[in-house]
Amino acid sequence: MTLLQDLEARLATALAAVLGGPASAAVTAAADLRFGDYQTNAAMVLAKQRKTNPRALAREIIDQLQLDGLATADIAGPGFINFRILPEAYAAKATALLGDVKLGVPAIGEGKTVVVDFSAPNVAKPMHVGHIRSTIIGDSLCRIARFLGFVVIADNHIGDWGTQFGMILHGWKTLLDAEALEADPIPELLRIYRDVNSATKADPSVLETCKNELVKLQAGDAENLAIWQQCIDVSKRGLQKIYDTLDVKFDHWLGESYYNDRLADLVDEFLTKGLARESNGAICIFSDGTKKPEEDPFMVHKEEGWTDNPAIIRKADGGFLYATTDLATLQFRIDEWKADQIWYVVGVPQSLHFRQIFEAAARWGKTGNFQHVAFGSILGDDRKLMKTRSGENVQLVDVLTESVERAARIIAEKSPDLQGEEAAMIAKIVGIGAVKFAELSQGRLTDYVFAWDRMLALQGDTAPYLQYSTVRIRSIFRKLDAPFDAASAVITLNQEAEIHLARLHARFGELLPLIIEDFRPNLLANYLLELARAFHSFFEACPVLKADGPVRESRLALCELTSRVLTTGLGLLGIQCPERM
RNA sequence: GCACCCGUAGCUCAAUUGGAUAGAGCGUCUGACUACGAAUCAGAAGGUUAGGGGUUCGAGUCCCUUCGGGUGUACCA
Repeated sequence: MTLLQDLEARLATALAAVLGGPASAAVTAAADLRFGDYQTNAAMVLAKQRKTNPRALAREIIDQLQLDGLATADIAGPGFINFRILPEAYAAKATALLGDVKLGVPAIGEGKTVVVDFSAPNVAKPMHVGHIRSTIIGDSLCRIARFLGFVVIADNHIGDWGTQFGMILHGWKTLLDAEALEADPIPELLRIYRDVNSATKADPSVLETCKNELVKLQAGDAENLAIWQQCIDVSKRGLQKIYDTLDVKFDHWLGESYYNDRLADLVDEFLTKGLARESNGAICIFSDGTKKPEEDPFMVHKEEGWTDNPAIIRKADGGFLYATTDLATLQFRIDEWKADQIWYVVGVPQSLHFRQIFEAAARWGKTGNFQHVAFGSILGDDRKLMKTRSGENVQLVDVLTESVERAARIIAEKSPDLQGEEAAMIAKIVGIGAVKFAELSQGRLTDYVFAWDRMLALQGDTAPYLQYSTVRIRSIFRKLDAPFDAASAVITLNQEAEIHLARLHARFGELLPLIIEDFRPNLLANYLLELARAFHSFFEACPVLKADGPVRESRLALCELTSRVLTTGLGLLGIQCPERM
């Protein structure tokens, strides 16, 4: 049980006594330490309902509170009840956490299966910086959900069946440089894609040719299928290299093509069940009229007024669309994988699409907790969304390479004793960590303009700062004569810096469930910065190796626990910690 | 037109979803390495939370409105 849960349980008991019936109220971590460690506004909320004096009610609640050995409580301001955790309680908590591999994190996901749909690049095109958010946020959410006990299925729903293959097939047949493809396939695929794309603009008949190639592919033409398969294979190998660099893993790579042979039946089912109907030759899902137009994803306001905004599941030419594959995918995940939840880590611009998909799924009888985990856009220097087609975008590989190189330069400057393989490995851990942390420490909905320096910073509120904290701790343990036995250590707290460390340790388990509620890994990032700052302050104020007896043992144990929380927390963000740096 | 996201220190961003005197980093300024690692620490300056109304004990957060940026809106994904 976390301290917060403990307080809530005791508060509920006190409330029941005061109100004469079952009642509960939320306790939150205090925003400011001057007001204690935790607070509740239960008295103010209840006083409003009962039209009584909030401070008097708070007094009654406190008189009923049994906080023996845990905390003290007092009234402040308009009727807050502030809790101050006793140092002995923090010490006991920290000591207990030393023996807990989960570090106090509750298994709130036990028995639930969640599919996380993230990254999902289009094949035959390199990933540019705009693709980084889904990949990194999605991976982190997978790790956090697993740590909370969820069964997590990480699925890379790659775009391997889109209209871009019309152009690529045409380019493959007319423009392909076999040697270039052999040497480095992805840039060559991108080159032919771009060349054909610009050719279609100059000459509309090229576009027709491309469409025909696509139709042949979708009809099962052997030659086109073989080319398509080759594209997929080289693309996947290229993508895998980036995922290896990023330390991102998927359980499945079920792309759009996987669902191809289910689409016709799906459309038929929607037609026979009356969920969709024909309109202008296309098969569409329309509004069912149960919502106000401004809240209805199938309605849109144009100059002439409110009008239909259907989700098209089959084009007039018989082709299938994004919405069709997404519905087939959702069905598969619910029926085959028994998913209770599906989290789609996809940018804000697609929010309308997901509102339509979720609504259509509900009418179809596919129930589950579906979440569009939307994130803001990465903008180019012109403050416009980065587009794949324009081609001037910074590629993801280049960002990662540059970050590792910058880290290597800093290592050479600050730790010249590190050499060769070891230095290169550390540069990779630090450089990649910096990029990931830059992304994860930000609120996911904010847009930002891509800038090298913000993404690759190595000082201040960055991953290297956190990694450096763990390195300093490990350095201490290397200096010990005998291995430190954390399992039998007892933590006692005297200095304010020690108490603050233990306070933050206790919060780790309270924080993680909060993160998954709203999909905000940045809360974890901020927490880790706070913990590292607290550690550095402690480290300046409290000698460890120079202390004696129980104080030394306690401080070593605090170091050990801090190291574990930092390493675990960074691990949940997908960031590793080096032994030295 | 309508819908969605956003606007917070010079810059880049937070703020546990309605809590108390809005916090970090970068940059600027003062200090601290013969020291358990200075990729660090201790401290200072920096704010009408885009503007204006409203709701209530209490608003960066909710409602209305104006301005500014981004995105979406029938056969791309």
